[in-house]
Amino acid sequence: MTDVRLSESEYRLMDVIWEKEPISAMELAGICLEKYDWKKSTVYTMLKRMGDKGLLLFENKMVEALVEKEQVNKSEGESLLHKAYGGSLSDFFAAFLQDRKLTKDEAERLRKMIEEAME
Amino acid sequence: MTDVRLSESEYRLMDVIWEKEPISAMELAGICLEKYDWKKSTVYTMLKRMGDKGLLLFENKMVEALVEKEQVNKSEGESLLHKAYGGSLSDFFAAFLQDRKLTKDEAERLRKMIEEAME
DNA sequence: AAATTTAGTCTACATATGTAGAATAAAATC
DNA sequence: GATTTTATTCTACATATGTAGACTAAATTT
Repeated sequence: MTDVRLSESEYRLMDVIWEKEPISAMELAGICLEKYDWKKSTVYTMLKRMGDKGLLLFENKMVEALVEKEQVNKSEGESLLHKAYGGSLSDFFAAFLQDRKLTKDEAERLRKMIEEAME
Repeated sequence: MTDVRLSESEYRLMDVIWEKEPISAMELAGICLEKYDWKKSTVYTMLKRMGDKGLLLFENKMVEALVEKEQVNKSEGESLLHKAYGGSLSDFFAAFLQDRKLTKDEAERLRKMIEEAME
């Protein structure tokens, strides 16, 4: 499953699933009621639709994800990187570092990552 | 105008506008026909809707943006950063540096940016 | 000013998303 | 096995998005 894009609500639902899976549909509905104030039939409708799309498996009362959170995040990130910054990672990063302060630790961590990403 | 989110098509249209503004509606329609194969009425419909939303101004045959590209990119990026990485810039960056190689120049540029972003 | 061309609006329709009440099915309890 | 409770599906409706043909208004050319 490449290039998975979720709507806002879909992401929210998946987020609970990713955290708790395997989880029963009912428990999921309970959490969503608490967390987002979604009625149970709303959750079931979403489960149905998202199951049809192959995003998750709802079977035998249990729900589990069929797409990884990392995968979805990556898709969205890469899409933004290309669409908004022409694929230039440094332009992309620059936009985030703009008017943002880093602690020494963060800066250190980033430096290390850059080091490792160099060929 | 904070937290502007555009749909895929809206972004594409804005992208042309950002590049060419001020631009006449007709020229815009021409470019969109070329570039995206959108019929002219499609473009006009979008101009109407997006004007209503305050994303652009379509007046006296001319179109101009009312939201900055940087602003929109930033909104989308920040939203992703928070939603997907809990606001942690280094987790966020890590996800992109993962399985990606940087050239010396890019690495250098990033290093400089980090330097400057340190308090 | 009639005819033609060009620009812009209106109406329309399909699909997606967000949301949920009502109805039904399945399970648990009496 | 009848009744109550719980779980699941069905139907429904609003708004958003994607798309464009048909129509009308405005401008330009005879």
